[in-house]
Amino acid sequence: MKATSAAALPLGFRSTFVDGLTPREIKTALRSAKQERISPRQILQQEGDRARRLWLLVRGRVAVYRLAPDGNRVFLRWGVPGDAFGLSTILKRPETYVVTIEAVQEGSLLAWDLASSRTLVLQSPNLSKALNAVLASYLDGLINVLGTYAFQPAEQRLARVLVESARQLGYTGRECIEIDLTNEQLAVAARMTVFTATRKLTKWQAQGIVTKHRGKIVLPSLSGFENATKGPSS
Amino acid sequence: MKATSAAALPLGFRSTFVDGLTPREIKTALRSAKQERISPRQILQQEGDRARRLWLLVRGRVAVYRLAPDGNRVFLRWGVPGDAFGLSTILKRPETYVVTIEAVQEGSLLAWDLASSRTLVLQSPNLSKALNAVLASYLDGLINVLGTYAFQPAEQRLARVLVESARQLGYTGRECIEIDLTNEQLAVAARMTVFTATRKLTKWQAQGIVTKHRGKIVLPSLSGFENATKGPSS
DNA sequence: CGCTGCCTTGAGTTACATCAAACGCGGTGG
DNA sequence: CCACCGCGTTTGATGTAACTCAAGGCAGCG
Repeated sequence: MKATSAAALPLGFRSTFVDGLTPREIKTALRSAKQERISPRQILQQEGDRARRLWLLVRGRVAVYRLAPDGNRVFLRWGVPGDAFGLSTILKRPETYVVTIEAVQEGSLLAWDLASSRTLVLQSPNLSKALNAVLASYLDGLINVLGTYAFQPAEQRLARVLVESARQLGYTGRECIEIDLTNEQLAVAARMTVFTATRKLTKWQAQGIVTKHRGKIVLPSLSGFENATKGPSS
Repeated sequence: MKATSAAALPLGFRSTFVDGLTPREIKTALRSAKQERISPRQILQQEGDRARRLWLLVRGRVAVYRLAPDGNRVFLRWGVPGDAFGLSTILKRPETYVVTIEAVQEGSLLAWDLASSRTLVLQSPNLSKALNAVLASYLDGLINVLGTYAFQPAEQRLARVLVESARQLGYTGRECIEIDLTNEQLAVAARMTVFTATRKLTKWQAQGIVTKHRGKIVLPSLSGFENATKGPSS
């Protein structure tokens, strides 16, 4: 829980939320933010809890999910640097968190407590619009997820998850993308058992469109992978 | 396409969107709105099309869905009086509709064209916040839907759809709720085939917790139904 | 009184989950 | 350098929920 007041954003930091504000507003906002380190498995917010703070992921990766009534975790999406969370603090209606967020990598975040975030809203007229943009993009993402998960068979879902994950979390060059995800993480995201995920991945490796490693998947060619999986059901 | 300028809202009209505005703002807004009748099967907006107008459902019922790549329709939710649509017109980013909406009952709506809706945004500072609230509630609803559809078996999904539909579309008294939906509509909403839906409904009727009619379902007791379906998996 | 949709029923099929068991990579410590 | 251990992964056997398809029932309407 190392917290500093001298907050600054890394160079080249991209964020739908921050981009909706003027440089002046950003400066003001940063002044009242607290920086904090996060570690894997750390729960950053729990659904149902009273919303305590607004925060922005600066570095690392988090998993956003919702707890089903049966205790199961319904994966919603990955959170990457630039994503804002705890937006409920700004809205009047639900003053409780609506999703649970857990860190999956080392990283850091910028946080505003309830008072600061309220002040922020008053000082920044654009914030409301920035919030709209973020909400809209979340909504769009969710609709897509729903569309994918609703009717698509497991194979398509997994393929989709891989592509999305590659876009968000992949690294190293434009082609030949590596993604640090275990089979189990993929399975959770694609809503299937590890076994099914393994079988599909094994098949794809045999086809030569992916390479498997322990806790890591490599796509030699993203476009090649998409073509191979989207088109034929073989 | 009968359109009048003398727009007014029915007495006791409830709407998350409108409620976020001041009476003065509402008055101004109504002045620039056009009223229009809608009929079943009429497509009110099509995803991908350039967003032409902002509108508010006044009377009737609409279905909100998204078209899957394979042409399948992924049902998202029902739209009831008070719901606002075409919100993309207000946001900068996606100026195209993100969902397809089709009328399923006779009704009417209030519409603002692009110019009017832009003017509206300038005149009503609260509109942006009202929009926040609407987006947030849509988001919450979607997350719930995803949670339900993700892991729950068909029976639970259908039960859920019935309860939600009863809340939104049901009529006649507090207990003994009637819902005008065909088996097929239920099946689409619960993401299953008509056959499966029929079987579950038949079973429930045998248990005495629902009564089936042609194009209509009757729940003698909503609470009774919920208890019978949520608890035991029998 | 027949027609048109909606609804029902059953038999066959399939994709996926479940479970049990074992493999092998990559650390750690001897 | 090797023995060990744990976790991520793999494989196969088995079960089952739900889809598909074919066929027939039945309500309401002209």
